[in-house]
Amino acid sequence: MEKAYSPQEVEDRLYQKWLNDQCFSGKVSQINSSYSIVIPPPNVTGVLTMGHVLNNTIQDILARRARQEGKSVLWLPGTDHAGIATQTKVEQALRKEGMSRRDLGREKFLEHATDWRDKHGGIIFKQLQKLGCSCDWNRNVHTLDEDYSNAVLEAFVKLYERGYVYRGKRMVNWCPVSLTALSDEEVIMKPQKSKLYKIRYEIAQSPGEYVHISTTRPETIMGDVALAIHPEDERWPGLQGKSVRRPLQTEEIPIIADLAVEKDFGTGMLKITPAHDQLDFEIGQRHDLPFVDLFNPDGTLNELAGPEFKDMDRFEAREATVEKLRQQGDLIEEETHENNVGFSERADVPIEPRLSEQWFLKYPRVEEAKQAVREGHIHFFPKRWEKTYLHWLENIRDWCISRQLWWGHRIPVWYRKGMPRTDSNNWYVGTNAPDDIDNWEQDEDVLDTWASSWLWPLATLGWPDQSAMEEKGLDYFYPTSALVTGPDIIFFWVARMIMAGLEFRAENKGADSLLTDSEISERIPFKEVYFTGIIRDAKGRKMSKSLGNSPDPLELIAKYGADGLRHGIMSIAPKGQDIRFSEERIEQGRNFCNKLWNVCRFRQMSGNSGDNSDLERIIGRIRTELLNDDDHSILVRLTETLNEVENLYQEYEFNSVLHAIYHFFWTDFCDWYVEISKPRMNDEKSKGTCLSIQDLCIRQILLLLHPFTPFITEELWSLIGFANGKSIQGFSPGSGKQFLETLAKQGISPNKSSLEEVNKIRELVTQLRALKAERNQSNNRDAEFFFLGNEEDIVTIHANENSILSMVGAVSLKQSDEAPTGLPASVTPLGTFFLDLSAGVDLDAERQRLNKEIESLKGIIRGIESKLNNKSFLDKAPPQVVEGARKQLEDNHMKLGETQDALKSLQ
RNA sequence: GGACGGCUAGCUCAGUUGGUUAGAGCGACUGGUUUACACCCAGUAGGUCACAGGUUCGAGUCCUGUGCCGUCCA
Repeated sequence: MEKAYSPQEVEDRLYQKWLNDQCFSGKVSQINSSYSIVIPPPNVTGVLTMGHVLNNTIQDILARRARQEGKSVLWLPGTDHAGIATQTKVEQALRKEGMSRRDLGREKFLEHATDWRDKHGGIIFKQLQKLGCSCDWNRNVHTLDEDYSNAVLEAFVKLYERGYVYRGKRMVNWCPVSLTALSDEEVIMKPQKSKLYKIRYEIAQSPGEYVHISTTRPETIMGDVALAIHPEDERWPGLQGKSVRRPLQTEEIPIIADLAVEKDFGTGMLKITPAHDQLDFEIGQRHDLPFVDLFNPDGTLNELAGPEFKDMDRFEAREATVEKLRQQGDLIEEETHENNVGFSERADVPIEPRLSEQWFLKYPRVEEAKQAVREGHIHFFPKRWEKTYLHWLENIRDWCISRQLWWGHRIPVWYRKGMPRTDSNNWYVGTNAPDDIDNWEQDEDVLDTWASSWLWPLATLGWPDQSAMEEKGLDYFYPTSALVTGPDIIFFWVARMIMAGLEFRAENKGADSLLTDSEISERIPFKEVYFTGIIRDAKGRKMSKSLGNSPDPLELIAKYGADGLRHGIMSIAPKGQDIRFSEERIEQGRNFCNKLWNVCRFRQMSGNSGDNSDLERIIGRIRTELLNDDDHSILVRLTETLNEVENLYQEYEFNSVLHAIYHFFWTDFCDWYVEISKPRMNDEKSKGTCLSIQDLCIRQILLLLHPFTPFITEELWSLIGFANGKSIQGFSPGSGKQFLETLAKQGISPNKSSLEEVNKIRELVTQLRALKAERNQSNNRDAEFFFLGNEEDIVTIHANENSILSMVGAVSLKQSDEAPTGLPASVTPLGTFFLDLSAGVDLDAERQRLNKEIESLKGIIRGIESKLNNKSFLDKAPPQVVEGARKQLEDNHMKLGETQDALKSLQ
């Protein structure tokens, strides 16, 4: 074995081997239970981000752990077509060549887009493979695949037939850059520093008299069709029924009263522009007002705005209208004003409320979706996201699912040519075009990308095609076991997938009847949802392309290995908290791998000690009668670790899992057991048993680590001879209970009291090392110690003398009947130890050190005493706590006495 | 405005149902080629647990309020 682990060669070779051996193929099994995960589909043309690294490492850990447990595992990969994002990129590329999609026409454009996707797509799969992800790549799905597309259209048609889908002219969120409607979820509210303008309108009936309104959008004045006040506002008696002159595009418009007007906002008088504001739209409908739409789709003003403003951009027009009003003397006041403005998530420009014909979905199975989570059919980790989820469902609004794009699933609706589209008698809704296609024209729009990906767990498993479902094992793998995703798409995706599953998984039950508990539990798309944190940079900022603060995962893999990256990222990912990334952690991950490599290398150098091909055989090599306290205690710690890991997985506490393994591996095994083994290697009698225990520990450590660091563990698995030709993936570390049972069969029962003994010795060793180090003796391996101890201590010390000497770096521990004078001392759990110094001792420094220790002990004792002198404590605290305090007092008194004695020996 | 999360060592975070003297890793400092590993080993220092009240024999932990940071919703 090489002196340092180099991951590059190992990782690529092993991944190829796993692929060749079809280790990741998800097969339906008659014997084993299933474990399934569907990947949250990344954008087909996307590249791997740190978020993906975290998210997919977690999924891989779950998949690999389940495989180890003997489950038949399917991790199903795929991508979505990312309608707006992809189309935008393709259009940008076209623009560089001086073309637009309109020039090309729909068909040619889609050819371009498809080419572009095929050319730039799929990079992310290669990257996931670099990371070690154990997806079943033969099952790769893309949302625009033919089968998947059929599922999307089928779902639309079914929802239409069931009365959930409707078409209507509504206020929608319009993105003037992407030129499409958006759903509410794609609008991000941002606080903006804008201005509130106070503007005067002349009362038509009494020229020279004015009313004042407040607005943030003076550029829409030309679309005003009324002014409104609150009906109970007493500031303007007699104003209702009168009218005012609009100061731009002058026209007389009425003053109306409506309850929706906020009395306290601005002047309490509102201008009503029904075509450009949701609230105004509603007021307009109530009062039967006309709609004056001033804007072109791209946010420029049209001829209705008048020749002065026509063709201006909306923000330009804001300046221009304000200037004009100022000149006319109609601008009374402007003040800065903070308000929330909706921005288009993709294009990052303010959205425009706009009246347009769109397709909407009234969500199905909302009640059951709440119930599924509230009643525990689906568990969220961390649980607190349930509240967010439920709150959204409580306030759910219909979903605008049509997009004015070409890249996506074209809405499967045809309109009779030449007939009004508003009349549903002229519609044809079906997955296939009508037979007399010449008489029809298809809806130009496509569906929201999320309206395809909400079917992900179903459609990737063949739904709705019966034979595909059988072939892909939908009955076996659905509901999937876990979903791993970010809380930012809890509404976009998680909630909608749940509703889609409830609606489509089985026979239609009809909108009027609720699903039963058992129907809910068989229809839900997943049983557990793990929400990851968001990866931030060291300064706590979200990682983004524009900030350039996101490292390239592939570079990190090249530098530290995939295992190093995985280990690093998992060690800093507490459950559901945001994660501050720092490259140092990845470096630690690499260091961990190197440590693992080297302990195995050292094991190899110690020589072969027998058959490692399975756990029973390794245990069989142990000579029970030769086991000492160190052997027992490492077995106890291994058992504890196996149990801890088992429990922590249940709670998705990945970084605690890793920490438990880390601690066992590094602190208990490497720093103690392996070190203590070194002197034992010289004793031929105990050598074999000691190496067997090492093999046993290394084997279990590799198995425990395998889900986190799959490559190096696989490599070492075969190098140390555990493999016998088989991959590590098929073996489980087992629970602590199972481990104890296996040991018991060979007559071994790890003794817990050994752990206590060994802990005392470890404490002793630490103190003796410190005693040396503080006197610059740490390099001296000939140190000699004297000690005072009780009989029990003496027995323990003698039994472990070789280990202690070796670990401390000393040649002798001499029992003494009285304290030697003038030597630095330390009070340990096994008596008072004195370092024999031939050179002079700095007595003052030693006295100071011991006095400090004495003061500290006295403080502790005072604390315990005051507790024990407190009658309420004795009366009310549980007996074992009182007893514990007494024991502490006794121990500390003893230690104080010994320390005082040590001090005396320095006088 | 509402909801949720965070505030513990210089940094990043643990801290289970309240119960010794609040832990780990990294960093800092000191020393180190001893039978693997300097991507390592040994040791040392470092904390008013954001703040203020309260409950309790006992509070980092429970309750109330305040502040700051962050996220989501309106």
